[in-house]
Amino acid sequence: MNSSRITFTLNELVYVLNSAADRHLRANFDLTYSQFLFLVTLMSQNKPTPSFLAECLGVSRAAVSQRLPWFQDRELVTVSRVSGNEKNLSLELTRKGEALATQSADFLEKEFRVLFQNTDSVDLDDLDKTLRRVKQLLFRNRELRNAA
Amino acid sequence: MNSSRITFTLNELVYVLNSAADRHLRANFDLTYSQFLFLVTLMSQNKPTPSFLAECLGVSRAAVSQRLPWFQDRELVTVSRVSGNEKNLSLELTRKGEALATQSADFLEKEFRVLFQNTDSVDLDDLDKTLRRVKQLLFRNRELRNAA
DNA sequence: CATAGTTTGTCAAGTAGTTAACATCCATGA
DNA sequence: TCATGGATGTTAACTACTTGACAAACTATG
Repeated sequence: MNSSRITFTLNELVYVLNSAADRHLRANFDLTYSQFLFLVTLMSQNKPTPSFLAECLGVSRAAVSQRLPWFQDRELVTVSRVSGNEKNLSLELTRKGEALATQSADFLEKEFRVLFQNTDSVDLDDLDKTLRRVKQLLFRNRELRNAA
Repeated sequence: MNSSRITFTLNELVYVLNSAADRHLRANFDLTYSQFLFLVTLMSQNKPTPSFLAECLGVSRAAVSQRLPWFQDRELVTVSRVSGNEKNLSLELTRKGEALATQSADFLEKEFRVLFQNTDSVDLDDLDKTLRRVKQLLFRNRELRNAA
């Protein structure tokens, strides 16, 4: 078969899903999808440095540095120095930020459950497993390991 | 299961694949992945208007309009008016543009075949079919139909 | 201890997209 | 026929990223 066809299919599917997530988040939480990812990723870590968060998000340190003021202005994230360490910053969700991250994640989860409820003919657990398998297999490849 | 997990898996897989494609294209053809998509999409249509090409690429008309000079400067694409139609422009690959699109697509196809050659334990045809099925099913949903 | 190297965070400049506004061209129907 | 409405292509201003350069702060080694 045409082996690049599957990459197009994947891209299309991801586009549809991310667009849906973005619309839900904008409509209900005044949040873009990428702002949502920022908050959720930050929540999943324990007071990360900007540098580490950048790595988790797959963007540059500069990108995180530039976006921080937006979250600080809205009192969603606090930036602090750890005493005895003049070099690294420490990022943390505020109570408000944590509430927003949790609520929006729960909401999205519920929406996707509805979205997927009619896909009876497809075993989604199975599909997830297969996709992870493919990712793992591709990852064995030295070229790809360097990318991520 | 956590139904949003699959969306993360999909995003990660797409990121890995697109990064690999981008690196191959830059290294071998001085082309970014999105420039490649521009050329390949243009090639797959018969002298489309910028507006139609934008729709195919899933970007705005403004984006296509802004990028056209880059391709014209490199003599990869010609922009012309159809006589008797003062409104629409007509886009076409030059001979050089067509050669580049064809060669880079063939190259990428070959590389992905190598990449996928060790995924014996996964039936990629089957996976592609399943992904298309999921996309179809989600598409039934009125909300998503409006997005794409 | 000094110093050479590494990591971090930020800034500046560049790229690729967006939306909104606009002029222009074409089609359509009163 | 002509006025109006819709689609097209361009521009301007904005957003979110990139890379490269940099200073400051740590780390490790002679």
